[in-house]
Amino acid sequence: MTILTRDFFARPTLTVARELLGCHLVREVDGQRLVGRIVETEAYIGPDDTACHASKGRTPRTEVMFGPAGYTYVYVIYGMYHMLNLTTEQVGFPAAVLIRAIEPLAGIEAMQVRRQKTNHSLVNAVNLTNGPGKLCQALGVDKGLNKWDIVAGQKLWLETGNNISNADVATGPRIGIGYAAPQDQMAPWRFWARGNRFVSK
DNA sequence: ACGCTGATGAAG
DNA sequence: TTCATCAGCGTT
Repeated sequence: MTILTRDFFARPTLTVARELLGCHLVREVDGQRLVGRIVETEAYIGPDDTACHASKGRTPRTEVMFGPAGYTYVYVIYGMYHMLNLTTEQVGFPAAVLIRAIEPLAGIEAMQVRRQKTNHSLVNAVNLTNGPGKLCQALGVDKGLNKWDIVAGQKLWLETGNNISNADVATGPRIGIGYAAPQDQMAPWRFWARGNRFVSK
């Protein structure tokens, strides 16, 4: 396995979102290694994409998206859940890929413990990481990991996995962006592994 | 179908 | 300083 470099992320966001499918998301925490295969992503692309937080301008929250590619953008939604995004493109062009679902590969019991802390009951493997908030719970990703350099190979990084062929990649509109302009709601900027049971509901 | 929950940023 | 808004989840 090879760690993905900054060059990988410093490309058009749709390309990065597509090619992240099949890659391994690796989290090292409390001496354990948690690994999941990315099966669902969404692209948020620049100042003209009204679904992208950065379209409102540069704020303390969105600042990291304006910087170099290969950093995390982690924020809280609905007061309780964290979202993990990876910055893309060039400095000054704000964009990122949201990781929406992963297929757990290693450290599943540790993921279950972390999910159980908030969920209060045992979570089966399918429901462990099949959503952007769920996977952050399972991997212990919170705002402490915001603006984290993901190409340094510490705490959180990405590795090449088994590529997913074009025939097995599906695309469609992004989830939960009803506030965005109609054309942005319609844009097919969500990518997922067709038929994979770990894709979000 | 609904309630939970608090960070965020814009308005005042 | 209030206020509306929200890239979701879990239970009903």
